[in-house]
Amino acid sequence: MTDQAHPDRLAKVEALRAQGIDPYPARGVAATPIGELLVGAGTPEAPGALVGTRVTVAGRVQLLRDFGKLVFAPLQDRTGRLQVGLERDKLTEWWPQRKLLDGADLVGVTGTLGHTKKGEPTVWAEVVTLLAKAVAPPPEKWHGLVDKELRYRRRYVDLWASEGVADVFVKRSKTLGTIRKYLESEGYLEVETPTLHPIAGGAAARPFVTHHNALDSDLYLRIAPELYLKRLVVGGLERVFEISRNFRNEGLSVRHNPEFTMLELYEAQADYRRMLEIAEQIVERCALAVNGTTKVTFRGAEYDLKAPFPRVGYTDLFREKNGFDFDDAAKVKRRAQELELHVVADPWKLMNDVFEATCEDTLSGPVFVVDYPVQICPLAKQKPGDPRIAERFELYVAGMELGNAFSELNDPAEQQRRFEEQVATKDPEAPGEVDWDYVQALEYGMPPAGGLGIGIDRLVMVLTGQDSIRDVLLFPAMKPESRGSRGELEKNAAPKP
RNA sequence: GGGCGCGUAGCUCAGCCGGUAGAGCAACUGGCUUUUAACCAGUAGGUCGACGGUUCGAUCCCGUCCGCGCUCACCA
Repeated sequence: MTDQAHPDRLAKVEALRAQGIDPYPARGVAATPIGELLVGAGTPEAPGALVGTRVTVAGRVQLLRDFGKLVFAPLQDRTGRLQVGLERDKLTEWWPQRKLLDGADLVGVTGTLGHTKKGEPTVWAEVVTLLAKAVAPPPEKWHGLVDKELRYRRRYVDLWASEGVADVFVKRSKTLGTIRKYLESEGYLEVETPTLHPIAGGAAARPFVTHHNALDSDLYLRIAPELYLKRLVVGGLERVFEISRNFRNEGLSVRHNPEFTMLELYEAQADYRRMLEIAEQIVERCALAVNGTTKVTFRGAEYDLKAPFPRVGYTDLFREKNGFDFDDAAKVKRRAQELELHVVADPWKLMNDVFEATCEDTLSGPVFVVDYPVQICPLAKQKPGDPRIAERFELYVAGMELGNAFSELNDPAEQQRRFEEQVATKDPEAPGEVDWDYVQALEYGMPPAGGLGIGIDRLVMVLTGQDSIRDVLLFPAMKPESRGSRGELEKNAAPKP
């Protein structure tokens, strides 16, 4: 046991066993969800259909309000909270066990649904079944878990002890469901591609490295599913999407977690103009599904996610904010020095750094930044009539990048050339070698296609008004607990006295 | 990685100028059949994140380390 197990509660486990009661029975009870019981209870003035009937409720004991011969105990399940009334006179057989019941225990209660004198819906208990004894005490009943470290480390407590936490994850699930439903209605196929990649491609990021023993080869956890999904477009699947966990071995912040969820989709015969429409549809539909409105409040500001979103040209915005054109390398360098940016060797990366420093914060959004310099888009197709520009856009809300899309490059020779350029930079964020298999896939012919990626965690942040990505991840990345740290798990290896 | 801040009872938090610690909730004992954070009386619970230093004496001052938060950097 850990040091969370409380001696009083452990003693109660023994007392229950001594009475022949299993504190951890093998079977649960068939219970009606509390949400349905609350509807069925109605109010004292307008009683619902279930009032006076025998019902079973199962949940976690939130509180015990003990009046001696009467105990009120609100139970909570995934659908809500409903109190049970435990009366000595109706529970003569069970009553001696009353002192063995604690807050946070899981119980099933069968009884008659009704109301108290004050009008509170209540199940008046006839049978009480302990479903699982909590030997670790619950957090303080009014504040819940406040300490962020404890909240993230013990999400299994945070979810039921802190107000509104579970709701964020219900909304996250609705977001994913809405996306799946919409894309399926558009004829998309949901697919699963490898997580272990021999080459870390499809994005620029430092990868996690692992090793496969039987194949004796190093593998990378995927930084993006992009190149596999486009292979499927070559394979004729034409409209595919994947909701993919990606891994990037980089810093943590309120917008970054080393593993994060990305929606990527690819559509044959489409280009980035169609992707604009899909991105708008996804964001708007998810907002409506989750909140019933397109208006959201995020980081203290209001946003309306109603389609269509405005478009602004990357190069236009660059010129507006900096007073010169993006491809004037000398001025870019001077500007970077003015801004006290770290002046990197790659002039195009430097240009984009200047863009991010001067433009990104101004993109309150929702807004699409469209038409990027081709040099920072190694997988995107050039714009017809302007070879300096790639058909690419990014979607911004609150200065935060939510999505990224382009008309996919499908010329194998051009793709090979750009891969070789990337590899030559020796950048730790660039792939270490040319993905020849992907070049070969393009040699078989990929139809013109548009592709779109949307950061699901960030989308959920905006939809639920959470400032930090950690609050939309059930188990955000944390350092493992270790000796001397505060949340130490003291393993009780020695036999008990 | 840098800066700032935090770590005290199971939880939420006090603790002044250095003199080995308090409250509320939870727990335990007793009372109470209508509460909504029930109430009343009593009891128990602490290596003050870890290790070192200064000091007659350290929760408090100093150093190192661990963990967390915010922030900057990094992050197509």
